[in-house]
Amino acid sequence: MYEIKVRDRLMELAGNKDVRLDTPPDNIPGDLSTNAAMVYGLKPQELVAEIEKMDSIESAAVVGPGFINIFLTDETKNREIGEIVKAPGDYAKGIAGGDILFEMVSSNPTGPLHIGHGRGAAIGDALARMYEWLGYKVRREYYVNDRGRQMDLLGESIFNIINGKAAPEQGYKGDYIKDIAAGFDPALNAEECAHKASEIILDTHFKVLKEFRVEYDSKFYETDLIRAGKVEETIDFLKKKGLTYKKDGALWLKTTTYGDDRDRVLVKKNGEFTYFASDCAYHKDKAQRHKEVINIWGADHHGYLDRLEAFWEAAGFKENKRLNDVLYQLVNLKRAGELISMSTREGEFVTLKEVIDEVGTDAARFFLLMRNSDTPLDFDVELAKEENKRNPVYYVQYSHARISSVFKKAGVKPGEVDPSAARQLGKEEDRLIKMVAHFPYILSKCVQLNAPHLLTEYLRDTATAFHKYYDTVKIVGSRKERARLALIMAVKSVIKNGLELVGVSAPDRM
RNA sequence: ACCCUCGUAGCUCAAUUGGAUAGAGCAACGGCCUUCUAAGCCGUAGGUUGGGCGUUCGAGUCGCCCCGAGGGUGCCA
Repeated sequence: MYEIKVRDRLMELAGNKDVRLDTPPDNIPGDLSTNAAMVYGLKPQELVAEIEKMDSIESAAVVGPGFINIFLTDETKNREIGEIVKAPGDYAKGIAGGDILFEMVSSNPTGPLHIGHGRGAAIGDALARMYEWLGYKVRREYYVNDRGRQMDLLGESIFNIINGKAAPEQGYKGDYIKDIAAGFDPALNAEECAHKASEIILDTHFKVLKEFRVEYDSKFYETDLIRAGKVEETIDFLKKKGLTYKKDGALWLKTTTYGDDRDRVLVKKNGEFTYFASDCAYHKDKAQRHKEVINIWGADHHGYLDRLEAFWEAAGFKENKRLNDVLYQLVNLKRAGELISMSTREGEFVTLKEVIDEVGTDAARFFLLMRNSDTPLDFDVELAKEENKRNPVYYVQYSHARISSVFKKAGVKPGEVDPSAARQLGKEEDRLIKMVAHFPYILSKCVQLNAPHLLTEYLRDTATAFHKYYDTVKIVGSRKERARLALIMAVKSVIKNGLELVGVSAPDRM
């Protein structure tokens, strides 16, 4: 993990500030580069002298307006490959640590999950996997809003069906509602209908999510929070801090003091808690259980974040706890060149289940992670099903299968590769070696920016680097066969690890 | 009306968060299989980064003003 070591040393030299380690452009020689001297006003020559003291480094030089380009020794690069081969499943594991609660999806138990929820699940779960890999303790939690107006409507909708009445004005009318109602005892009242139906819908959500390879550690019910008196407790807590006031018969929280554009109601004038009130209680509970909280939200919730973050600060959690809200833009489904919008307003959904059934979990997860979360995503269903290089999932998986195939041809089991053979690697391998060795840095960037798409991007680039190498160099039967097998073993494991982190399988044959 | 997120090649997107000559894939055109999987590789072409002004050694990235797209502005969740 020479990149991480060099970066950490640079951070020390810069006075424990965040330092970026770059790869120089193709036309400029060097293995690594940094702009640390320019950014922090350090003397480049002094920095160069310090860098050159490191064992792993051959030389360093100041270039252009003050970039420092770094050359690694061949031994450093080759040793990295040898180390990966020694323990392929451990590469970059445990290099950080912490304790994080992830909340993701948390869709109301009133209707099916659609493809947008899939994006949230894919982002949250991939990040959770990465944090775990790096050594964090992670909990995945689903918050269940089993109370309030939407639940009432669900209950009424079902109650009306089993009693032969028309659905309420704003009620739920989908076929799934009729299917659920069909099994219900007509003696149930609306509240019982809501409860039973929501449990059925929630079970279905977890079944679909499991098929999507997202497994939760816990469910957290809003009604439990209320029953345990946590909402009152939180409101009292805020009252005592002098952060609330009465107006128009309701109780308000002064969120504007902390950056919100208007104050928010905690208790309605009819005495009921708002959704926001229980969410405050929920987040207080989260803060008590974990050091760090990451929430994954659809873009349609972004107007809500200011008030939640205002609460977080008002309650005093901001000082020693971290709240991170990751927002993702909506998903459009593309079929035969036509875009189908998934916005809630259109009311026209394609369910997550349908997409999984059509393209498979591998393609669905990879596609939903290919884009930066703050740009809308066009999900091309037909492309996801194609079996050629146009389809990025196949392209990456194919590189893994191809490597397995080379091992078969060589008559060597991947586990039997000699790590020390990597010492023979040379110039032809340089690019691919550096690509492989970039994996820990990419992971650390993904979690630093909560941006899992950097990993799918990296996997595509690594696959490309391998395919190019494969095409120019003969492995089996060459003089450097043993060394090259070590290298492609390292490539194989990085691709496998990376795919595992995004939740996609790495087949040995295709 | 206000707030948020965006606008990069014909299309879908990157660009290591202010760095070096803005990169990939698809689509178009031309090449490469008696050789480890051609589900692959190589080459050609394609750009005033929506427009303008600014900030500085340096701007796709930061600030302000326009234009355009999407989302949000409940005592709903």
